[in-house]
Amino acid sequence: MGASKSDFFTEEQNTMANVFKALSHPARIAIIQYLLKVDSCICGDIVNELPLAQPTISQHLKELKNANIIKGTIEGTSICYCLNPETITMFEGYFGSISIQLQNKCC
Amino acid sequence: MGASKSDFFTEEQNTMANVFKALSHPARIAIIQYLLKVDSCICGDIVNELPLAQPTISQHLKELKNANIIKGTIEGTSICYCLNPETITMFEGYFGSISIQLQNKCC
DNA sequence: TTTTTATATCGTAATATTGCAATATAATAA
DNA sequence: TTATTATATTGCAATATTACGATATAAAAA
Repeated sequence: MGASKSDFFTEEQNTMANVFKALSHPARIAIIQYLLKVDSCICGDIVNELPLAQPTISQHLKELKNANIIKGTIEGTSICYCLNPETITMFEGYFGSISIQLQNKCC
Repeated sequence: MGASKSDFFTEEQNTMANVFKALSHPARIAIIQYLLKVDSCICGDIVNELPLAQPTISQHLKELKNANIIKGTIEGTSICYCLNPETITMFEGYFGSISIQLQNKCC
């Protein structure tokens, strides 16, 4: 067989796995870094910045958007993509909670 | 073509992508939850807890270990796996830093 | 309307991941 | 030594991801 048995896991487990999957590619990490670096954030800029073709970057942006990691608003001919602070806060909470739980453990 | 053009990205971008990849499967999220829930943390227990065969869980544990998300120490016949607090702290720092940088941005 | 500009979608080849049966390894028990 | 127990590795089929050329869409400019 192959591929993930998502049905056997909780919705929360699948959701978290999917959000992390959106972060599991260097191009998407690079996109996030670029969005942090610049103020205006347009897809075309990213095409010039990264060693990938336009359709590939469009696809990566779509995955980040589906995972709610970035938001895109149409600005005339182009689209302004930027990071979604809510999702970043969610990540902080996720690891913060694990950190607290770890304080009472063996390791 | 296909697969990731890792060579064109920085080492840090590839490293972060790889660590997130280790978290990008519901079984591995479930393993982390289970390690938080129990005090003793043995692979055999996880086999009984999750709907996956022993070799599959062993493989998932290996990926979490390679990504430094868990540590395993041999205890007699079994192995005691537990979360690596250093990596959890690293994640907190990663998202904390993004959060701070986002405060000065448009979104 | 036609052209230009910016981004998205389709189709598909290359590659990676997932899951498990079979088997291997390695420590302890009998 | 021969089980037994716990975990790891191998090999492979099923499925998913990645990358991009070709093409589509959609808004603004000419």
